[in-house]
Amino acid sequence: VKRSILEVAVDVPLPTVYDYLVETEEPPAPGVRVAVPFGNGRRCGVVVGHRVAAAVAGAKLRGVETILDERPLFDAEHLAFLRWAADYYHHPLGEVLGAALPVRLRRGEAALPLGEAGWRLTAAGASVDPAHQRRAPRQAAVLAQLREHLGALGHGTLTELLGACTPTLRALRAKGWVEPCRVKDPPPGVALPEEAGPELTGEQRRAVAAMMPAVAGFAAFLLEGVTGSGKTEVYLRLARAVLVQGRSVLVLVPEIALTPQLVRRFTRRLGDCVAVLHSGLADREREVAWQKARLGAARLVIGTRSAVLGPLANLGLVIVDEEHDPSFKQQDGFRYSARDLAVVRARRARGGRGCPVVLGSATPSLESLHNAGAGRFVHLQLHRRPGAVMPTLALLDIRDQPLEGGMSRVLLQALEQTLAAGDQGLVFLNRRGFAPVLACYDCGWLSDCPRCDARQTLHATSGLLWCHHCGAQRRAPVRCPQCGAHDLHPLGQGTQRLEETLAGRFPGVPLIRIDRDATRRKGSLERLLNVARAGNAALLVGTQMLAKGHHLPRVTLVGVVDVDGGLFGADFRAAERMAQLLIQVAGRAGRGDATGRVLIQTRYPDHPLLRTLVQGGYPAFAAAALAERAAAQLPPFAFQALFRAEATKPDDPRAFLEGVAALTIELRVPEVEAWGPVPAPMERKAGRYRAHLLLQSRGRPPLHSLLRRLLPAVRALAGSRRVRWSLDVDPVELL
DNA sequence: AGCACGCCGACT
DNA sequence: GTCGGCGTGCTC
Repeated sequence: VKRSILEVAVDVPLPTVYDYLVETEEPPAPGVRVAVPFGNGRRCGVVVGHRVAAAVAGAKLRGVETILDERPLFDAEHLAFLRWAADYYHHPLGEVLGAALPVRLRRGEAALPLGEAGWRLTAAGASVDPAHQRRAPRQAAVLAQLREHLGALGHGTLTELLGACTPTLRALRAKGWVEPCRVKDPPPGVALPEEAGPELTGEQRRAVAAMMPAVAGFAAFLLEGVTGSGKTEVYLRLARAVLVQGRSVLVLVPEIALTPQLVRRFTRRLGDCVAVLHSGLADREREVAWQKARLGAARLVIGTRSAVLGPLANLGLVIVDEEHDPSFKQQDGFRYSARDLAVVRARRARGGRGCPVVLGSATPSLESLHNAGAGRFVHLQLHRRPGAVMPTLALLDIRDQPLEGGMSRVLLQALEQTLAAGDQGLVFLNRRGFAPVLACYDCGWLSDCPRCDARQTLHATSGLLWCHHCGAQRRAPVRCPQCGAHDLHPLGQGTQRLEETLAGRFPGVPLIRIDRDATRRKGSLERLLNVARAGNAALLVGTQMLAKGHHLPRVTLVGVVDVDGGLFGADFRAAERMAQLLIQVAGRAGRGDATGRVLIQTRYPDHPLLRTLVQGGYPAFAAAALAERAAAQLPPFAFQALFRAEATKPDDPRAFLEGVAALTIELRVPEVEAWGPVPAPMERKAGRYRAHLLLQSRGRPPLHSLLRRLLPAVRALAGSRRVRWSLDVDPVELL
């Protein structure tokens, strides 16, 4: 028995790893979970290293309570990657490891036994001679079968061999001759289903050919492919090639719920080795998928952002689909970018030799385009939509136009013509509910949210006023709560109101609304989409849910009710997001044999970026937007880190961030500028006041070395206990 | 984060 | 006289 000192990362928001004593023959390896005394309680931590001497005085050093795993849950490469991530995002290692583990394992529960439920002979059972069991032939048969199969069999196999035998097994168990166990999964076969993919187009072939030679090491590809150009087929070919070599594949998608067909396509084409990892899974299912990925039983993991933190045996390829999607950024706790970490993970794969990473999108982020321009990513393009023409975009100037439910005469007529031709029309508005505000015309009262600096949205079907930021609800009043007048009016448009207007204008035309309210029940999105795909002349109304990934071949006209919100957002990325959304919605149109048209209503038809987008498409927009970013010295031409603070008392966040700003000035790093503190764009949200301090630098290294020195001082700052604060490295939403 | 300790207001 | 407010300190 040997005394060893372990470094343990505990899942608490503290930047330190803690030393513990353990007395065993062989100390638990890094990556093993241990239960440790922590403060007054007991916590689950992960061994991250061994030390020669403890960093604290002997009296303080406590002993490990239980070693929870026989083998490490994180191998050395995985652990080193997560350490890198903790370091880059300046986030406590314990919490990063916690984010990487399925909940049950994070809480210190025993890992689920893997493999099929089955039965094995006990020592007593093994010494029984079946020949002496003539009075119990069924029991003898079971014992004989188990003996023949090295003492253990899956329940399914036993049933197959001997028919139903549960009572027999129960009897044997009572005698202590057999016991339940887990039978190892059959070793993962390399057998993939026969290739049944379609013939590749010339562009697809060239893209695959460009990437194929890179599978031996790190290489990053930006695969820019318009909607419907067949990016998925390219992913499938690459994945297959990597799987055949015995390596595994990680596929990241924005939201699995919105892309069930992508998941199905991977499963159908690559078979049983596919595991799906997303938040909709039950804890146990999640843990099983996680363990299968770790052990190599699942060789292709398709998952949402947290999958990038998970285990992968012998990683050979990383794919990030719709890489521009903001949902790859975790917006609380450990605020990482799954897309950025995917690139890092690929670079560090296979003991540092690396593997390729493919970032795919019809509308790449400006960050990725800039990386491509700088030669860090290889830029590949798929221009053509097999068998279809790109939709045309046009602006509709609605200044001084009479509007009916927010829609101009031109848009309504275009919809009418589309329906008359037997086609479908899609009306897009990124605002659910009936109307964004209820107003009193008599005294000017507005449906303010009591807890946020925002209006409560009117939901007419439920008769509720509902804040979309904090979830606060109340019954919509009939009379003005302030002056009592019967003069309340819904102002502005939401998808519900749009639906009502269109129903009145086009009676008898089937109308489908797709937004979060209409698809709350599980499976209802798919059902609505199936109705949309099956029908003839019909109208679809929806929010951005409708913009993502669904094939709607009968839609030939898309109307965008209001694009202006995206032009002047508080966030400098507002225009980029608006353009991405517009192009994604446009991608719904004209996928059959008919050309699609997109009509975009605006009060700013001369807005330069909007004009560029409509005339030159996304590439032209991106070039112009990048030029603006360069001129303004904004990302990707600068690097940011954002301190956020919130508190119930209005002045606390600002006071705290003043302190942080003062500390940054003391550290005298000329390359880093500090902006603020400023009130957050919505200063009051859910009853808390919020403020920001933005740090910005031309290069990453000065920013990160500043943060490294700054953070201990920030944690020690007097006001840090009065506020909830966090650091967001590479923030994407400054909200 | 969670929990203890510690010093000042309105209550069984 | 106590119960309890949240400020401050610590967690190997």
